[in-house]
Amino acid sequence: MSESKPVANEPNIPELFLRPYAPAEYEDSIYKLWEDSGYFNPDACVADGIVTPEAKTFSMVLPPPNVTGTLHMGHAAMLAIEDTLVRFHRMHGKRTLWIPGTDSAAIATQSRVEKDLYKATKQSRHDLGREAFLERVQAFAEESKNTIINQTKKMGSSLDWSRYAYTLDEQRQFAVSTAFQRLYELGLIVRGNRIVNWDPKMQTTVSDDEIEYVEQTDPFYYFKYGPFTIGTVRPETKFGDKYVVMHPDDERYKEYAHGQQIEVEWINGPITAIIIKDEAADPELGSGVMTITPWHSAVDFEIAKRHNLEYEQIIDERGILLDIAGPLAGEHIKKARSKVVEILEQKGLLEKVDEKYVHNVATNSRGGGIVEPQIKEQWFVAVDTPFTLPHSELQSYKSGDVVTLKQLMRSVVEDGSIEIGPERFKRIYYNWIDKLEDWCISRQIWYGHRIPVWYRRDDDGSILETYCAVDAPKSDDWEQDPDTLDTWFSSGLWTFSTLGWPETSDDYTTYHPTNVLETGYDILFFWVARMILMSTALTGQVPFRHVYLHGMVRDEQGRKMSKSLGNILDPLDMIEKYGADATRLSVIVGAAPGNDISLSKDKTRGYKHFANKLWNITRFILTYTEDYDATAPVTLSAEEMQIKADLAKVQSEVDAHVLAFRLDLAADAVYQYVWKEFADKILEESKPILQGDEVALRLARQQLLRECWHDILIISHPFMPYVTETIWQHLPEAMRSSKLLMVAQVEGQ
RNA sequence: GCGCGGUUAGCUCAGUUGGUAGAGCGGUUCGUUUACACCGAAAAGGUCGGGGGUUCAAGUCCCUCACCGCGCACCA
Repeated sequence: MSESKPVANEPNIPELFLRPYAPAEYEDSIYKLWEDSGYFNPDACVADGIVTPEAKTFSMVLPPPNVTGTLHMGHAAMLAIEDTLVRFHRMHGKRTLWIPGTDSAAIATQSRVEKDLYKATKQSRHDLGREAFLERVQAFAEESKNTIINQTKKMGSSLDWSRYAYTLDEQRQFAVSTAFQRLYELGLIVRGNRIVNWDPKMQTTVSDDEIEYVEQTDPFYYFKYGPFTIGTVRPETKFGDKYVVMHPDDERYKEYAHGQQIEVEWINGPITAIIIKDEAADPELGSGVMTITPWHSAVDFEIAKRHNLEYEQIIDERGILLDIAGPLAGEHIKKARSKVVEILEQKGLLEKVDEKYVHNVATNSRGGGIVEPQIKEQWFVAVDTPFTLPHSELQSYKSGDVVTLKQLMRSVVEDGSIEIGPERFKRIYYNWIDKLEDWCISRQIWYGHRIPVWYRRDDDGSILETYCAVDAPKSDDWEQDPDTLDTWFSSGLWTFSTLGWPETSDDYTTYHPTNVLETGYDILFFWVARMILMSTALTGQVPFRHVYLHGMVRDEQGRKMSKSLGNILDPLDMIEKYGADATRLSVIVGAAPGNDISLSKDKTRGYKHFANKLWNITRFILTYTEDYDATAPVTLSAEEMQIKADLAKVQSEVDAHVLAFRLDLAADAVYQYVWKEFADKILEESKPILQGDEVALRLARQQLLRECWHDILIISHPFMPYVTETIWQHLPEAMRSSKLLMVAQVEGQ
């Protein structure tokens, strides 16, 4: 940096204000100043008398990002909103706690390491063995965690790092095992043979919520099946089909009776088919007749259960046809399809083909393959099973009441114990609960929370005894369940597992329930609902009082940001170029609650200019008030009193917006006032007075501007913490009401 | 199929209980180098998706249609 030239008549003000605001020069050291002060931790604020020990609390958990992830614009929006809320409440006299953490993201992290492993050594995790592989994943997670943590800090996030939690650290493991054991003892975690979503690629089950339907075009085949015609896109599953189903009221098939047997020619020769009358068959659809494959279809499974039918596995866990396929056994289903069609065609059983049939296929949204339903023995959380609520501080149910998890989840929102905003998400939440089925929580991956259940087996392998506890049983003839838990199981405990539960710690007593849960609407079901489930059942408290859902960050044309579109904005680039404050504002202003937000570089650049505006206003005020004499008696004019009153009004508007979670309106109100009112009008109109000869008038105006500026910095700080704090640190002592702007308290609260 | 959003200035979006439309960015003209060219001033730009209704009064409430987007379910 070249030395700045002394400017003629330039008053003696800090040199940095003579240059434009350069965020990159100050942000890291300002963050360090905050962090070193210890005031991200409310205990330190109490110890130093910034807030009283009896002050109200404001607590929030950070939705923990994946430990191996990197910061994207969605995170940036989340951090901007949450940090603004936290700083606001910290400056309003609350004992304010925002808890950081990271998530193990079991499936994602494991598959990443598996890929790396295969690339480097051509080995699979099975070649390496469970323990060695887990060590590798652990090391990878440990190594990459600092990336996301440092990037989180870049945004200015005032998180209490002394309370940092990781979903797989010892304390959280203990909480997870305890939670599992308690739910097991309440009869809410059960093991059962049910139809589940099986991902043949990742070799694990996934929950219903993790399924993503993808549109696909395939041929649709019509086959002769005895006297009937059946349609299917999946001929390769049809080997075992011996039940033919039609609606009981379908006039066309009156002559066939339920249970009647008929001989039909099929893929591997003649079989005896059985007529089933069931209302699941839609007479409007195709011929109104279908055959069923209960092992690989949830709907068919239900029909089979209703009529007590036999069912058989056709496809194995890797997508290979089993012996039932006869000559095609051992084929992968992908290749088998055309062969089955060929066989049936040669037999003259192929009636016609619609080449372009558009339908949805279920895929694993966690980057997996096409999901194949399978019947498997798995662990489930039973959402419709009544149980006795052991402990309750809830409004609608008392300790000892008999309830179901579904009822609990619904009641706390219905009775207003939890507010969900924007309002429309309440309906979406209820809708989800109504359709909710038992939650499959066991996964066949290795990285994650091991299920705390042990079995003692007979010589033939059948289970003699099952043991569920936090610690392993003493004797060594027990064998632990090999599966791990769904990531969202541990995430569901997050509001209280981060506060020391199952111990009744001070933190838990003080900060639970948390005040606000802020997150994207895309994880309302995955996470928000699961936290409500876990918290009400296990602690008898709601996890939070208010849910605030924000939208997705999109590009300037409203498209999703994706690599293939090349429209990704990297928050770290934005921070470097425009500053963290500008990045924060650009994801807050214009983002109405629950609505997606469009982002462009131009917008961010605009808010960089705003940061610079604050900078230059400071220069102006320091320049023109350098000779201000604080001891001289001052009388403000009526006009000046009005300016102060107007500012107070702006402040209360901003406060009201923040409390109503309209940060977009709050931030914009600050912007409008500072630029259009304070800079363009008040400062401009002050120039003649400040440059004039009337000493009394000048003194009054100087005092007015200094007082206003003090208040404006306080109001602006939650939105633009870096530039305001940097300015604050270079103001004369007399203009500051505390050493750190971050903990300056709003007056009159 | 069920449900939910959206459609307001060239672009991105606000508009809280109904009272004659706002911001940012962009564009136009002019000015300013003594806080800031990361500046200021001025003006331009909208029959608030179409149609109907309620009302003294509708962007706002009701009905209806169209288009865009999303969620859930179904998918023989």
